[in-house]
Amino acid sequence: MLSLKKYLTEGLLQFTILLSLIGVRVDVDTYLTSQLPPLREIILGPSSAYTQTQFHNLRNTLDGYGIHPKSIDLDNYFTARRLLSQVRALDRFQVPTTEVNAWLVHRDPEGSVSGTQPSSGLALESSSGLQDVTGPDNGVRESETEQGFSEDLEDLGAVAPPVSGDLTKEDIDLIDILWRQDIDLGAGREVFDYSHRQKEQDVDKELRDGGEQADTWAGEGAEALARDLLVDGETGESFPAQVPGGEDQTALSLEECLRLLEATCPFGENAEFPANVASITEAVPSESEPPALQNSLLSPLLTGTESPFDLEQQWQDLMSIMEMQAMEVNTSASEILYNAPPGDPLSTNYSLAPNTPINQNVSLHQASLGGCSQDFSLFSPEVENLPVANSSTLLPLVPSNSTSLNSTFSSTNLAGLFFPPQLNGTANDTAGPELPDPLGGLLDEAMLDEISLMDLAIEEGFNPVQASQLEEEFDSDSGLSLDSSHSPSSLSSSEGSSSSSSSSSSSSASSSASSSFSEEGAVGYSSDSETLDLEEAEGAVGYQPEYSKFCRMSYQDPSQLSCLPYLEHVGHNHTYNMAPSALDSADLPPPSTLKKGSKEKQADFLDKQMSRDEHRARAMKIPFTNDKIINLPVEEFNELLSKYQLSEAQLSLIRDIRRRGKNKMAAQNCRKRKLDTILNLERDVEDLQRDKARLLREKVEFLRSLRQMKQKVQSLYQEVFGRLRDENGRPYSPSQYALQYAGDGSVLLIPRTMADQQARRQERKPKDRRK
DNA sequence: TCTTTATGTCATGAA
DNA sequence: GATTCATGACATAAA
Repeated sequence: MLSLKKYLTEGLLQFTILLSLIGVRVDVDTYLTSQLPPLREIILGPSSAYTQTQFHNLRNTLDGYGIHPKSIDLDNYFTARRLLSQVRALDRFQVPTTEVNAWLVHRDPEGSVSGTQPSSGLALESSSGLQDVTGPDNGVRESETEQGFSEDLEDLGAVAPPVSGDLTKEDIDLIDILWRQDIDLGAGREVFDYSHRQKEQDVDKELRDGGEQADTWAGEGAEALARDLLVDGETGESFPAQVPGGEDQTALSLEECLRLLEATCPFGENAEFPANVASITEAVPSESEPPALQNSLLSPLLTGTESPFDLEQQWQDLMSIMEMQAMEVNTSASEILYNAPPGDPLSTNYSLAPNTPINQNVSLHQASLGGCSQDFSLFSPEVENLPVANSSTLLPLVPSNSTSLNSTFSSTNLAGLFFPPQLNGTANDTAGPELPDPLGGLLDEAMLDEISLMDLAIEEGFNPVQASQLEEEFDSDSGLSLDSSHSPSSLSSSEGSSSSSSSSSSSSASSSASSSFSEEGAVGYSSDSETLDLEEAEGAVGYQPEYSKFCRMSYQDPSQLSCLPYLEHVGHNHTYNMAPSALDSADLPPPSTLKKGSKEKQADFLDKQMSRDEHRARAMKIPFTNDKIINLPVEEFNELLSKYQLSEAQLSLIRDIRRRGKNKMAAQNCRKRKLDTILNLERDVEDLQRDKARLLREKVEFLRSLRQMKQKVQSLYQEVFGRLRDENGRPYSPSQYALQYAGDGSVLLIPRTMADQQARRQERKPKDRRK
């Protein structure tokens, strides 16, 4: 529970920092360098995410084939690596983009760091300097690895294999893969470094413990993690056996630890590698110690937590990417992102389609945007497991989120991203080879204004739902899939309320009585004998479903709360009408209380859960439950009152309780309707906007085709007219004669004056008709 | 401490 | 006229 809370809060915090850094990525490097060390340390991990360009820079450096040569059996080494890469590639196949991106995010700083680039940002900014940097980068890296921890890193696979002059492309790709994995490994170490600096003293102790702690850690703290990772680890561990120095127990644990780091901390990267394996081993425990912390730091980024605040950043990034792509600007970033060489190890590495760079970038945002989907899939089983989940589950989780992301985020940002190009694309198409003359001549100003307004609307009023719908529209030209669940809001809209009734099973009462109330909550309430017992326990039976429906919109469905321990605390007092006895039998008290088990505590808790009216009723010794008071029909209610000898005060209280209870339900219904209305209006607006966009597109298409036809007619006209000859065999003068198309399809050659007159007549006819 | 959110309550009007 | 429902406005608790 606490870990979950931590996960959310700290994760969100980190995520926010990350996003903010993404937004200012251009200046981050200088900013960081100008910052005081502590702040820099804090930011460094997340900052790695912004340095996506650096990752590509690393790619480029690798492309230079400057991989450090080592005396290793390349064949065996590459074979093992190939298998490993294949396995990983398969994994990434299943997890199309998000996972890849997450790694990309982190790798960048790694490359810059590992490469000890003076200022990665500067190197990136200068397109020319990119390649220049690569050379030194590799050189530095080589020297570093050789001097410092080459041996240990070899065991970890962190050292690039030797490069023979005759390396095949495949080998190069493999090298790149290895290099990437090294980066991943390094990322973990860097993450550790960060934590290491934070907990220097503790780390010293751990340092002494070395591999032992790593083992214990693997066995205890992240046991599940390690187990899950073993699959990946087996592939990853096959190679160290062939690497000199490789396979003792410590090495294995290190591998596992590194893999864990890789899985858990894809992006936490710092510039410094641990000087030796021992430090790495230390690092692993340090990370393993607070698994919750890891989750809090990482999972929010992977799974995402919040979309609203990062939309702008993502939008900016996406726009920049699109600009780079569309405009083919040869900025350094664009080069890094897109100018992957033919044998780009990246694409081969991830076995991605040619459009991989785009996907990677997009997925980069997806990784940070996961929040969108997470919110929507908040109660999905995978996410439920998340808190408990070790880092190993994070990876499987990413794909699950990635799918949802594809439907949410990608639909949001990509829609907004591709929409302008879409329109522009049509315009550019006309301006392109197909139609030499610009579309501007074709489109009237109003048309252009409309289009530009659309662009602006989409850019400025960028709205995930909106954009997703737009994206749907672009995906399918129909653009009329109004019923498709394109947005979470739609899920929580009134249409979905009926299904939400089932989710109100948080309390046994609602689950049993939901049949009659599920549709409209209090409406249609009936005190069936079947539910009499339940009535005792039901409390606010009538309104519970309403509550669930209502809260469902705010993602606080009680049943889901039970599934999300970290949301337990969100629970409000919904036992307004519940009698104490009812509360006893009801399973409303959260599991935590039940676990405590002591009836006294339960009683206290129930006391606290009781509403004011319940307390009053108890104080006044009202002989029946508030639930009955509120929900019984008038006749039965009166009968009930007549059965007892009640004082005026009691009767007054009972009537007040009934009035308040009913009003409470009414208020809930009212609010629900309000929300539904708002959501429906929102959806209507979105639909209209989507229709407008579609109509605009169609208009552009029509205008373009019209212009094409006009051009064709004009060319035919000129061709025919040019072939006409008078009696003397001379061509007719275009200024004196003109061709006229007759209704029957024939073409007549008439004097220009006549043609003009007829044209005027024809122009008048429509006007007359209008009159 | 302030803001936001969710919920309860009261007053009022309509059916 | 009593009852119920709907809704705006306000209060309150929790985050």
